[in-house]
Amino acid sequence: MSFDGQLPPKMRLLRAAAELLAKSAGAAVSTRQITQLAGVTAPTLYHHFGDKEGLFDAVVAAGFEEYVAGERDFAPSGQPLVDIRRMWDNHVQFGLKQPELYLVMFGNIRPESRPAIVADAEGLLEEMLNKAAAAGQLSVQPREAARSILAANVGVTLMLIAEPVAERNLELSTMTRDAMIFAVSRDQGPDAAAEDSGKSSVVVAAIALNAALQASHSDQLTSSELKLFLEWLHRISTSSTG
Amino acid sequence: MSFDGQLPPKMRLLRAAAELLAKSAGAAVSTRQITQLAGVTAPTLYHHFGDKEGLFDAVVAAGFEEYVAGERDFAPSGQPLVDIRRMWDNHVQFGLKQPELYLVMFGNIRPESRPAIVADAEGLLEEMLNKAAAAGQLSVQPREAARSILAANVGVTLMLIAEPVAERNLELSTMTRDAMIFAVSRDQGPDAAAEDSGKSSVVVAAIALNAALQASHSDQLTSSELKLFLEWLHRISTSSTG
DNA sequence: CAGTTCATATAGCGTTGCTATAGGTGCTAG
DNA sequence: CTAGCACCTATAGCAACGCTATATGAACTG
Repeated sequence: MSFDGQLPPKMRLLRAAAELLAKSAGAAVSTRQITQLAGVTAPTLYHHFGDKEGLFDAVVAAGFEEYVAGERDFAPSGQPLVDIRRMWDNHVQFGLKQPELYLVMFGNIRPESRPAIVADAEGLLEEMLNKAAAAGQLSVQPREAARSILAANVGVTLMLIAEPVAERNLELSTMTRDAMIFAVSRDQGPDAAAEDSGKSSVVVAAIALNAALQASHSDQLTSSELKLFLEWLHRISTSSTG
Repeated sequence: MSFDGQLPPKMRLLRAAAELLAKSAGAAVSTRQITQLAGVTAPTLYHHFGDKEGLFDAVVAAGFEEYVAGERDFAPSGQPLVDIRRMWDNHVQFGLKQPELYLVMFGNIRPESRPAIVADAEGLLEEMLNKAAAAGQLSVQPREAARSILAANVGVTLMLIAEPVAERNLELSTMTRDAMIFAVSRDQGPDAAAEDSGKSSVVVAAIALNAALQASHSDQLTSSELKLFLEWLHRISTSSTG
């Protein structure tokens, strides 16, 4: 049960911290617990890791390796947006599988100082979104898309972790995921045959707005503004996407 | 600077805790700091609030009153989806205005035990979404929609809080917001829009068009034209006057 | 005026993260 | 073989933490 054996103290500390972190149901993990399980004393911990946060960062780094490995294993499908979907699901699964570790990684929010791990995860997403953009499948900047998707992804995962296991409904994840990917993509989402509806959604919405505006005159725009607005609306409505 | 004067100790403790919480830049706030600022000793705190978390819960309850007040002030526009938009924006603004309090309210995630405040906020959203559903504007269950929107809303707010103030870009919020609202709302063709009141159809169609434009890049307008177009679209979408 | 209840203070417990200091270990140099 | 050195670990303890057993004062009640 303990790591007293063959490994060097640094490794023992890492494993003890990881184990205690994984088994503590949200409760705080003390340095004394860690050092006792590792079979070392306090100064050893501070010699190798500086402070408690340093040790946790090291644990997180190891956890992040696993996270990244999971993200990259799914990568080469050739369809970036499909890969984004898988990265989202892998993110959620990672969080539900190791909630304590996930909370240390993504839940440790403080004002004006975001965990470096967030930037890394954002980079992974952006990397994949760059491929989507190169394939002409993106309607917004890859960086903005990555930030938006990651924010929603973290929010959903945190919400799922906070719920009792019995009540966890992954539909929350799939629904939010598809909404975000759809919002970011030029095409109509994960399924094929999207060119047609992707175009028509804009056109239909523009036509609808045009009709609605004429049915009830809005006082939010001046008459000159409205004239130009309707002209643009018409231009959009009669566009043929190419 | 301190609350030594006329107020009863319970109030002094609440205000001291709120003040320290607001001014501590992410650092932990100790009971000794609070009791010293309030001009009382430790047992007084525990007599009135049980423990530290109890005191913080009381502070949060007061903060939640403010939050709810902000949410409800925007309520009676008559257009549920517009109200949802405003609830989202109010949520983000609340988080950015009082990040420490927000983190105590929404950032204190633990596995299998979510803050009661989340359920309350979810209830507020669901209440409004029920009206949207009654008006035939929803394509998913109000409860699922509320969960999904709130998860994304919290995720975005946490992400914005974690960023340096100078780098905070609210477009992350508006983009994610519109994506989520569009995802839960029913397709707004001319028929569905025409059945509603005139103002409603304008707003709904504008929201749909806005989301559709985000999702499907249109090259019919120049970037400067598009910028102004979206600005007007936004103005129409957020109109509340009847 | 005695009894009860509520509210606050004195003093201190056990635990926390962390460290000043010292001792042990394995290496290379002479 | 030993002297010196760098690395690693242990002993012991500090200041701060959340919290509480106990006691004292104040205010109301009979």
